[in-house]
Amino acid sequence: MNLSLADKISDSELEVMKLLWQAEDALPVTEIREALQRSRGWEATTVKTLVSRLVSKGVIRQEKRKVFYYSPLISEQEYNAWATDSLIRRLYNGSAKDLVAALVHSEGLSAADLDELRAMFRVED
Amino acid sequence: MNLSLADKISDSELEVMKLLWQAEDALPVTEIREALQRSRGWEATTVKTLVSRLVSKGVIRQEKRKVFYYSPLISEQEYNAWATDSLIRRLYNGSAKDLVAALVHSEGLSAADLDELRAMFRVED
DNA sequence: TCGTCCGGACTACACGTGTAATCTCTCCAA
DNA sequence: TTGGAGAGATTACACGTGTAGTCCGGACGA
Repeated sequence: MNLSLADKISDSELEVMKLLWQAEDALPVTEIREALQRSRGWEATTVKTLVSRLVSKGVIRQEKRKVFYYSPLISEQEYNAWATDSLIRRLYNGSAKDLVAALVHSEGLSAADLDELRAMFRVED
Repeated sequence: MNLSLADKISDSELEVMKLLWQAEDALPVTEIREALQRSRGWEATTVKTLVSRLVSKGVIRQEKRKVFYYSPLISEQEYNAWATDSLIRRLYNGSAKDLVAALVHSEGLSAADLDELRAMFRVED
């Protein structure tokens, strides 16, 4: 929804977002850096660059305490919905149904998944 | 599946692919150019660049007649499946079910869509 | 035959992205 | 008090992408 979403989040930047989304509170860059250094092997400055770019894009907020703390301005659900919709427009002519149909006809879904989805469809109206 | 898919197809390149996918036969660059000039306002050389890049990426084939003719080396279904799977890995932790669940809980699907999907689920196994 | 137009190859150039180094300033510990 | 460590800003640099211009050689019409 947010217009700021026009500024896409890149793959590397998304790693930062995921961290912030799963944190309940704002995080100092130190924590972001440590996590991504462990999980991705990124240098401190690399992480700083990603964080700065996210701030420029307006998708995270910088809060001054002793040191800067960062928190998301868009939720994971919002972003996922937007990105999924982009894919649907790009590849499936805007038809979400076509996407689901393609999934059902591929190996993407296990029998258990199908069961759960059937249950979901029964519940939703 | 194809390893060549590691080379992603960009947005502009996808326009070319869509043309080739819907053509039954190989197309000369002239036709590709005319279509995209109309639909997108692209210059002839822009179209040529896109076509060349797709050839380098190994996703379309160049066939020499009087003039070069181009045809896809991967199908739309293959590409869509790959791209969709990438999204699922990137955003939904690899769970196609989660994607469908997100769609069902959003406004992405109309009541009619839901009906059709229910029918699909009943038929599939 | 000669100029023109077109196909094809090569070149261009700015912007985003992945990945980082360096510089500067401040604060803390010795 | 002074030197080092870490935070933040600035700069770097190669590669992909969007979008195109230029150059060359051959075919075709006047």
